[in-house]
Amino acid sequence: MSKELPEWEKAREEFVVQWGSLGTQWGIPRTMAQIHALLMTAPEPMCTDDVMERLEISRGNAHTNLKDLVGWNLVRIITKKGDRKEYFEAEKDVWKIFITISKERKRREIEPAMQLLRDCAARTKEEAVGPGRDFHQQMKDLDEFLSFGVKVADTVISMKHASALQWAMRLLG
Amino acid sequence: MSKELPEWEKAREEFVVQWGSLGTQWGIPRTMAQIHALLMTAPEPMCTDDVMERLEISRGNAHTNLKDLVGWNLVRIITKKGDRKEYFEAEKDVWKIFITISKERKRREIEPAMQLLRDCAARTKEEAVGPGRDFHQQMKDLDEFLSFGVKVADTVISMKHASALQWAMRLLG
DNA sequence: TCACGATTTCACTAAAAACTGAAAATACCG
DNA sequence: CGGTATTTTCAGTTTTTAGTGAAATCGTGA
Repeated sequence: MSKELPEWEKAREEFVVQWGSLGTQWGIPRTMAQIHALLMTAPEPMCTDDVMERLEISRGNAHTNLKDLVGWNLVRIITKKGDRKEYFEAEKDVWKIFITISKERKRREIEPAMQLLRDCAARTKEEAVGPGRDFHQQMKDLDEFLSFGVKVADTVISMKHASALQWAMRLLG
Repeated sequence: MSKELPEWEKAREEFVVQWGSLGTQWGIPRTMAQIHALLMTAPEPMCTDDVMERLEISRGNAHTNLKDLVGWNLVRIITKKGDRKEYFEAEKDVWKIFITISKERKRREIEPAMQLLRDCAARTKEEAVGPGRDFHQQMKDLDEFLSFGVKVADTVISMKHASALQWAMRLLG
């Protein structure tokens, strides 16, 4: 006895599976990407058991990845009164998702890199000639570029969707 | 008998190692990130054996990752006359590195995702009500956002560094 | 406080990814 | 051609990461 899914649920199934394998290509755990896809397209918040059943994964796996998504601020926990289970709901607004991911990546990926570049630049600031000087300069160039990129990103992040759109249209126009 | 490295080479060593482990955090193979760091800070082009020796890795590993970097257009092959070895040289200009990575990521990561979103949107375009309609709309929203992002990226990618800077300054100012 | 549903942890296993080393293929030179 | 330096491939191994499932912990209401 297999449940007959409506057409849109079949498309959703496809979306979840493929989003999962796309995820692995950019270094995101398959399950995490799948859960995110599932929740982004969920009409209602889902609980751990819903996710386990739908993706046929263990409780531990579902739990860990749900909590990781909460840690990325891409998913929030909902509690219903009279029910002590936790339900999970993904942010669906595309602009907000973009802002959130940008912030997190900045914090987790860019900032540590900048720290390293600064350390390496500082250690070689006395180098006045030849390869030593070039190395120092390279570290500074990379750092400056990232700093600048972060400033731009911070500006965009602080914008409302509409202002960002308007600004981008000007660039394109 | 261990070779005494100049101070800047010690900093470089640190850079290579740490860039490698940063790399793994954003889904880039450690060795690939290390080789890239090594070449970005190399005074002269290096051959496969140079890289093997410096990073203490096997020939196969060095070879594969060097060629992958060439495939990303982050590294190019240099041949010296009277020497049949291949030498490798990384792009050092930060703006060019940025452009290259943006292009490649667009091609490898964004475009496949957009394809999926379009398929899923197309399969559900008849859905007129309720969750089916919401799903369709979500796919369209994601697709539109990415399309727009790609347009912006294409514009930036086509700019010279100086114009991009000027444009960004206006945003910040 | 006890019982129970829910969450969290974690030792273990499974799967995937990265790396090795040597053999095979290729390119160049006389 | 034949010899040699170099590049490429790939089966096998190691390392890393992801996932399981059951036990431990937590939290709430009776």
